[in-house]
Amino acid sequence: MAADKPLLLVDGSSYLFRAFHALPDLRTLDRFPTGAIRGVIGMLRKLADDFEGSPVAVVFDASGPTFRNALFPAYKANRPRMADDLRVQIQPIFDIIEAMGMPLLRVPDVEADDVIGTLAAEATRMQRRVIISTGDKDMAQLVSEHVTLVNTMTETDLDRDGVLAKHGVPPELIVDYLALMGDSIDNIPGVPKVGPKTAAKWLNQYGSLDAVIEHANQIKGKVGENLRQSVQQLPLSRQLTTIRCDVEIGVGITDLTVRPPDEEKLRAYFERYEFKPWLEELGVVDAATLVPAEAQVIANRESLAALLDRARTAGRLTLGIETVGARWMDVAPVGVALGIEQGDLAYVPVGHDYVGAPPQLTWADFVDLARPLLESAAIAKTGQDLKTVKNVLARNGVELRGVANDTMLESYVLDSVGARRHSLEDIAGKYLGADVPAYEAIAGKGAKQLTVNAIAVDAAGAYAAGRVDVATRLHETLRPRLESAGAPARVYDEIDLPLLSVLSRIECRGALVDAGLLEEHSRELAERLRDLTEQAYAAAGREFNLGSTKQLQEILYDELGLPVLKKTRKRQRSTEESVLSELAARNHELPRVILEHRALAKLKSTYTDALPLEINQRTGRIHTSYNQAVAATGRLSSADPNLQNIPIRTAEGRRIRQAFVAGPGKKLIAADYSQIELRIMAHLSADEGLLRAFEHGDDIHRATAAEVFGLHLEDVSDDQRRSAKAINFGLIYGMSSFGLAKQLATTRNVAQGYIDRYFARYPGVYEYMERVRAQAHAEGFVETVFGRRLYLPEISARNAARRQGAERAAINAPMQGTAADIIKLAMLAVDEFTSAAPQNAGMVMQVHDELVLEVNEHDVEKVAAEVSARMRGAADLAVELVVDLGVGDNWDEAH
DNA sequence: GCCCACCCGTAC
DNA sequence: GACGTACGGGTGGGCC
Repeated sequence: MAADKPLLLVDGSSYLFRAFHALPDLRTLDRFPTGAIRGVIGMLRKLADDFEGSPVAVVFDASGPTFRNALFPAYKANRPRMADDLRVQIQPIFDIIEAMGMPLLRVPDVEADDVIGTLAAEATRMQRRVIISTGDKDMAQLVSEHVTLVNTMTETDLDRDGVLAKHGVPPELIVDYLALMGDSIDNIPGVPKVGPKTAAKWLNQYGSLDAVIEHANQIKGKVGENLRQSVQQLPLSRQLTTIRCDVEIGVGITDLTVRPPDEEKLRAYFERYEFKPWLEELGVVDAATLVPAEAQVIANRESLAALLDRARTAGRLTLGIETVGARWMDVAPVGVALGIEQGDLAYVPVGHDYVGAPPQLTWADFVDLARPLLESAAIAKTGQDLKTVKNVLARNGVELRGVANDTMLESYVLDSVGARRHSLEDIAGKYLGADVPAYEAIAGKGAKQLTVNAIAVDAAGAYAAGRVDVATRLHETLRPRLESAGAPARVYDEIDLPLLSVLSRIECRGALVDAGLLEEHSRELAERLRDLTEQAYAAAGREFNLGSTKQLQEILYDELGLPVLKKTRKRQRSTEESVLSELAARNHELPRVILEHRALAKLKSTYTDALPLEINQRTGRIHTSYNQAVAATGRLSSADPNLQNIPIRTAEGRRIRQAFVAGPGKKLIAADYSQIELRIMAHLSADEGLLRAFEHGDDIHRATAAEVFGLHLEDVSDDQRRSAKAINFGLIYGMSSFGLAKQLATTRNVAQGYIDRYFARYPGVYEYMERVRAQAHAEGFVETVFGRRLYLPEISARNAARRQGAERAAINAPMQGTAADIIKLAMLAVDEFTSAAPQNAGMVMQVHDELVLEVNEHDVEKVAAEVSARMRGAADLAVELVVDLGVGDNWDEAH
């Protein structure tokens, strides 16, 4: 250690707060706050540069009380609780300082100031120069001919003359000066009305605090009186502001050598916290410019076996499958991309069949060798959308186990709305700044686009392996983000990831649908639609396309001259149902006919015509896809086909449910949560009235009506109950009086009256709504009971409509999202039960608050009881969960 | 022929 | 503009 280099002492704590408050609200893409980290570390990097070769101590306050609290219990008692956003940045700062190789000191029972004072005193005894980097004026008391202060944020130095110039007193009087002024932040009492000017004036006049106290009687006016009142207190204040230079810290200057930085760790931290320029200094190439992956093409059993051996040793595997075919149920595998770690990539072609394609292993060869690994729970599988991978493998004779990391779900749980979609392309762009290989680049686009089996093995291999490589790297950045403070890793680990496999089983099982029934229904609808079309032409006075809103607008509003009751989003004259209903009520024939036509045409096109086409030829069943990473609130969605919007409200619509049937010797069980979102509202709001109503097992809409209309339960009319139901739903959706008025076909004033009375009767609900709104504004997100978050970027939008939209979403999301969490947990519990004997019972559908199972008729009672119990036990809320359950030969009957 | 915006309507 | 979350069918217009 070069003795001529000054000792550098850094007051980390003073910079921590200043950096946090001074810098803009910097955040990573997953919204982890980084302003304080960047500020403190940036400052340290500069100091490390400026004082290269110097011994260094970076000193922070330890947690817990210090000797000053023992002297004066009220010391620092006025400090507000540290902001969460700051607190979570502290450990990362310590970690990075450690990785930079800088000695970090935190000494219990004393403050950072005392540690610095003690080290400065030691250096002074050794005639060594000391630089103290701090933003705190209290440190001025340490300045001497050996000790200088630097403020690294403002880039100012302070020596003895500087202290005198800045504060008007020399360093040795700083303690007295501080004692006179007091410090409201640290709760140190001083003399009221005495600030820096007065304190310096007195000290210069009398020479010291003791002398000031001695001459207290000579000082006139209100301040003089204040001084005399404070005399008792001043010695304690001086003691509190005096930095101790003799504390036991366990290290000496010789221990303060800077070690070489751990670049590996620094790289990981800088990546995690997205400090791009610093990463570049470490020689990290921006992800976007990385060379495309080089994949080993595997064409014989020996090389495949060798690769699989390495995966077995590593205990992990990233995988992706290239296929041809539209839906996962009828795709054929063309190649498998495998990755063991970054850059260690392989492609196993099994179905490239263009003219001149090289020799390849068959799918059977691949399965023969890879099955043990793929089916081993001990080998951790990583990938993008592993449910589809699992489905494709299942469809082709392999049961994927050891599903460990799904980048799509990691991204979704981190922030369900931050990425446009959670496709590999989008999340790689967002989190790695990388472009993933584009399929168009190897296959062309448009009608001439090639399917992957027709693409050169090398090109397809580089493409597929490149995606696997991106997934590996994505997981490495997403997983730490999930684990960082506040991130709901448990939602991912305990809900969404395990659910992936459950959903795969549901999709593979499929739902049995009676195509004959639907086709017959279609024929009947076609006939009735023909009739209605004729009637419509007669009423309109000419023929037109009843499915065309544009043509209908012309007829209704231009030709028949009906009143325009509503415009669409794009200022077109609306022809939606509520408008046509009102026109029909005013005795207009055409709207009435159109309404009936619309209802039937909808059923025919969306359901009775479309669903039979979705039945898989091989299984005779419909295999929907549940998307786990679409809905902002945590709900599932269903597509290809959507089985979550099968009609139920009208008798005609329910005929479609009758086509969802149980197989021979089986029954369907339909089990749905009763009023789950309102129960969650009762739980979240802890409103006494609402809790009591659920405890009594009241009809909740009737109970609401009784409260709002001031009646006994038995005196509530059907109409009043209907209004109350609209209010209850409106609450869940963050309604306005306008919306409720529209729903109830009443005036805005009447609707507002209902809302006012509701909130008067259920004040807990009102307070809850306000609380959620406030949290959304303060934090930018809301969360479910289980910690799933929904970020609301538009909560502070300038545009009032957007902002109010975000507020409504904020109100709705905790309830809708908690309901989604609960039924997901129920699905895990039910699957755990049914998986023991899948031939006896299994889930076939989920519709947000309902599970449908297909069950051996002999097992119905046992399974029903178990399903109901597991659904009820999925969560422990302040109100019980109630499950309604029905059994039947078809879905309609099971309700 | 393909894609997309728009309107509308189904579910919870 | 006005009540949250989805998916998808038909129309009609633009693009290749």
